[in-house]
Amino acid sequence: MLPCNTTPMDIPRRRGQRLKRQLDSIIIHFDYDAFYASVIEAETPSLRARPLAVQQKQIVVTCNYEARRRGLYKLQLITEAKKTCPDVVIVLGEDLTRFRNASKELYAFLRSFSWNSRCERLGFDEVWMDVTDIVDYNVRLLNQNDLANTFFCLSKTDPTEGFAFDASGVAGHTYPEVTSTEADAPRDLWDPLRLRLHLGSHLAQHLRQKLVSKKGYTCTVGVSTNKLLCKLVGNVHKPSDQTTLLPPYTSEDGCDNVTSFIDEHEVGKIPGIGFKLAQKLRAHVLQQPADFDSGLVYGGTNEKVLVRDIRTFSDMGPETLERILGGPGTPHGIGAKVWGLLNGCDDTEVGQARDVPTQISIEDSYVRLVALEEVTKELLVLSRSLLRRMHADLLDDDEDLQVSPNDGANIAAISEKRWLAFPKTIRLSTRPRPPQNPDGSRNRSFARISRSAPMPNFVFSLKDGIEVLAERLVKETLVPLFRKLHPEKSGWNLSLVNVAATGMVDAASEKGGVGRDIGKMLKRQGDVLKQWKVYDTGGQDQTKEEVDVSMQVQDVWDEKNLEPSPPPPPIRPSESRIGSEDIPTPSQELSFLPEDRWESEDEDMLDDDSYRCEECGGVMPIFAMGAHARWHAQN
DNA sequence: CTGGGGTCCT
DNA sequence: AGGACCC
Repeated sequence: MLPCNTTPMDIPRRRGQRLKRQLDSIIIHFDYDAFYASVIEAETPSLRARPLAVQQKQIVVTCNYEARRRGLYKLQLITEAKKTCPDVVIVLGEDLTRFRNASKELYAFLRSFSWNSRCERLGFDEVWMDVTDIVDYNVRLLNQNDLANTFFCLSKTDPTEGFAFDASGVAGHTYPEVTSTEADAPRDLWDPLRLRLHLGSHLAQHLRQKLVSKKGYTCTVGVSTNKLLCKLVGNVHKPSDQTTLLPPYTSEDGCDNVTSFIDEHEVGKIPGIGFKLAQKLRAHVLQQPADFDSGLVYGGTNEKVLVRDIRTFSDMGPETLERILGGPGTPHGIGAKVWGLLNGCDDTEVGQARDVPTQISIEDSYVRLVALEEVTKELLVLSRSLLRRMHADLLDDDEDLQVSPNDGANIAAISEKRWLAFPKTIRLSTRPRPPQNPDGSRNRSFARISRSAPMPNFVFSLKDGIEVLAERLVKETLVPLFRKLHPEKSGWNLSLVNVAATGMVDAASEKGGVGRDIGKMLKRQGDVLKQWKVYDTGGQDQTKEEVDVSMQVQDVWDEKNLEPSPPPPPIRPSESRIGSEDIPTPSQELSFLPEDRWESEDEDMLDDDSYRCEECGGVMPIFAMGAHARWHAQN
């Protein structure tokens, strides 16, 4: 990392609270413009010239900028949108598949430019990228005496990959705006932070151009030193543009650009300060409960509560905020966290890119859902979608060259699908419609209730069709969960049902992972002995080291005081370490429930804590059976 | 009659 | 299991 000018300077402090702005990182925030509408337009380019709205149930979830020009906006009621703009083109967008696919593709595209894989998605249409390493690498390369003619290198290995740019200036807009008189004034180009922000802005512009030319999508971008600031500053120039937050970032007296920028925001606009926190903060500075409708009464006028109003309020600081905002159920350190946000400080890292989500959920909302028969039908619809999603998002298909068993000379490309991750839990949630009040009105509530169960292993079968698996899932798991959730025989009236696969456990601990290697070796070689070799990625250099996995498995068993047993057929080592929660439940009709233990000659080899798989005869502790069953399911 | 998703914390 | 936050 480049030596920085920081000595990170202190932000003005209250009673000894030191707040530091982390200035060592350069972060870019991408926000695709009117994303759902852009996906539709990419499919049907003729719609680009028309006002276009995407509908889910009764609302416009998003609309393109042509529609916004004509007065439409996000989360508007459909009826109102049609009134305002009668010739609006409305497209139904309740099925998110196309949006999810487009989001994945764009995310993968942006990731391909990253060196450190620190790319984090938020929702379908936002991505942060930590480009500190790329920027610092290029700062080291550039000639400080000829900044105007600089080459931005995009590859550590190929010095010709990149683009020419002028490092003495920013690409795109800035905050604050640079006026024409200031533009000629001497700027401190030796300020490392300024120079790094310049480079970040040019990289951002390059990526935006690539996104347009290669993928056909425009986006709005912010460039700064932390996730909070780059996300906020991007909003300054909205569709299809970019803004960089310029230094100085620190000062003794609040005259820095960070403070002046963030101070003008309404408190609820700060990411991380949601409805509840914003209401508490407003109530504190207004000295009265904040108006629910956010049209806040402030000194008799209709004014908003700004970050500045809170930040400069008497006795304000992390402890005061902790008192105002803290309490049972609230996260620890909320006062310090919010104090940081109000000062433009955010030390949360841009997350490592993931290839598997932590949760997959499918839901639908209903005007009226009352009979068990209807519920069962809807559960089936949702289950099909969930299984399709699991296949789309958790299954890795690689075209694997395989020798056909019939004809050794015939080498065919066979699509070999394997689970990248297994959700351990299935969850059913509903949103009961609040009962009618005596006066006929309804309280509005969006609260959900839920029950969970272990995910049955049969859902991982790749031999059975989704249809038959979905039916079984409904019958054996979801209907029982529904009865647990709604023990009353009837009378419930649901406005929403959600089915989710949660508790994702990676099949392989790392990329190129252990579990897959084992499985492939089996497929290719059918070599029983080599099953027990595992590659343990050890050092930073990624060199692989052979380790005898039977020793590892044995270690685990020894903890359970088991006698040594012959190795079962492949339990994928990474899974065998999942732990004791990975236990099948009685409802799953597994072939190795305790009663299925062998009672014959080698019974004396099995103590009460070990079980035998009927399918293959393998002996294992109960905690290994879930992984083992999934292994059978896909082989 | 505010959608259909997500994440993390308690 | 629920709540708060994000889009």
